[in-house]
Amino acid sequence: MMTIDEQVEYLMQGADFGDASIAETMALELRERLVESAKTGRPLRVYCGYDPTSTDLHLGHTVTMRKLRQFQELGHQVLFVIGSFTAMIGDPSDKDKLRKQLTHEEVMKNGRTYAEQAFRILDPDKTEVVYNHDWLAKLTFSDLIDLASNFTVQQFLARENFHKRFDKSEPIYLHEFFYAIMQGYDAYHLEADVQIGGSDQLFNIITAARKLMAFLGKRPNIGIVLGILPGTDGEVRMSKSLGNHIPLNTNAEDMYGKVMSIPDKAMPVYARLATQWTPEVLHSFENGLASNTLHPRDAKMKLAFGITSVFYGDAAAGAAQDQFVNTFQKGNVPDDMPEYQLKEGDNLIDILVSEKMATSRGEVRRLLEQQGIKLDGETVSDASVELKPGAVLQVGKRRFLRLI
RNA sequence: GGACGGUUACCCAAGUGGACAACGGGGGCUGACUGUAAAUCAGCUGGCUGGCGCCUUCGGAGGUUCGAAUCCUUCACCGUCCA
Repeated sequence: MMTIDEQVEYLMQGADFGDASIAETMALELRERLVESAKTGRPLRVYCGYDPTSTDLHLGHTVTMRKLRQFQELGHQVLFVIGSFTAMIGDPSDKDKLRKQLTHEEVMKNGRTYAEQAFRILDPDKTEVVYNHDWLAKLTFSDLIDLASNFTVQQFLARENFHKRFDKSEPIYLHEFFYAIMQGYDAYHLEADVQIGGSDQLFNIITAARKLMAFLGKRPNIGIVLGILPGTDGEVRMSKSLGNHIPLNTNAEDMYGKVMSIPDKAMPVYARLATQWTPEVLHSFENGLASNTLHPRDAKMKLAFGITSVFYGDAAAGAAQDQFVNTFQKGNVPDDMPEYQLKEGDNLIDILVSEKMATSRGEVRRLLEQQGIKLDGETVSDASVELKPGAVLQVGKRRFLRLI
């Protein structure tokens, strides 16, 4: 059992408020409430909302889920909120553009997928899945006026993303302001003790929610604002539309490999936000990197293993690791690869295109020029090479095809 | 309702009659090197073709012109300002 202070450290791991005094206040309040909970035996209610804007979850979505899981490990209750109402407005937080609004059907469908995938991480016994249209849809216009009267336009315009759009004379729709109010109302309605979110949620959680809860006569919730997980490019936030995401619906080999492809400099963030490591493990990892006693390659392998095992278990993660070492470190041919049944008159170009090893015949020609195609380990320079059953075709470093 | 601006390849973005398959950046791909699919460096990045070359693409449709991403008409969508 962790001490209260250890719990606070564990739960605040990966938090990023962008402001030391907020961080301190939140840690202090969290500590108080943990003490209280230990005394009374009442588990804390931990809220995190998800706007179901797509069906494919990726590693970036799981950062907050992992935090929720940590609370569960310490015995607390998770409120997994599907933003069935808020998603229809579209959260302006992480965009500097207006987001498209979804229909109720789309939202409900996506929401179910979210919850399903979330249970790969969360403990179902300590999780309540709720939909926020259940309460938000019932608010009246005068309720909204009351709630809105707590905020000034200036407060909203002080937010960087609104501020930028204002300066550039880009439109800021009135309803975009409601988003923060709705999220705050969620926290009030759910009587949340703690609210988790990404750093783009700082305003919604720390300002809007706390203010509204106080106004409505509730104790303001504690915000834990987590850093943003960058994508495989190591620069910008992970996002499917940017193509730098690591999807959850894949396989262990792919996930392991994708983590290996992140830049070295992104390793600490990934360790903090994407693993289930305890503070001690995390510290030794970070110290190892900083002091050069941990080899960057080994560090990344550790990281890839740690992340993959969360979703696929240790066994599959281990197998993925073996395969990676075999293929990329030793340069061997992997055991498992797609196969192709040779036919009379087949030629290299046709096969590569039809098997999707290349997108066009022109690309195959380019690959040939760039010495990117190998047959049984020998670089191929001529498209008319003889192909025999049993041979292995290789495109680049990672695409293989066995001819049978 | 009025005035003005925009829509270019996967993304951002330049190009305002010919040298444009279209500058540049990002991403992606390939190679070299390495410590890994990191970093760095180099090349490639619409399709077809062995190659000369041909075909399709700059929001849609029409037109002017020997020739259009570029000019005109019209439609659609996005935006700003005035009311």
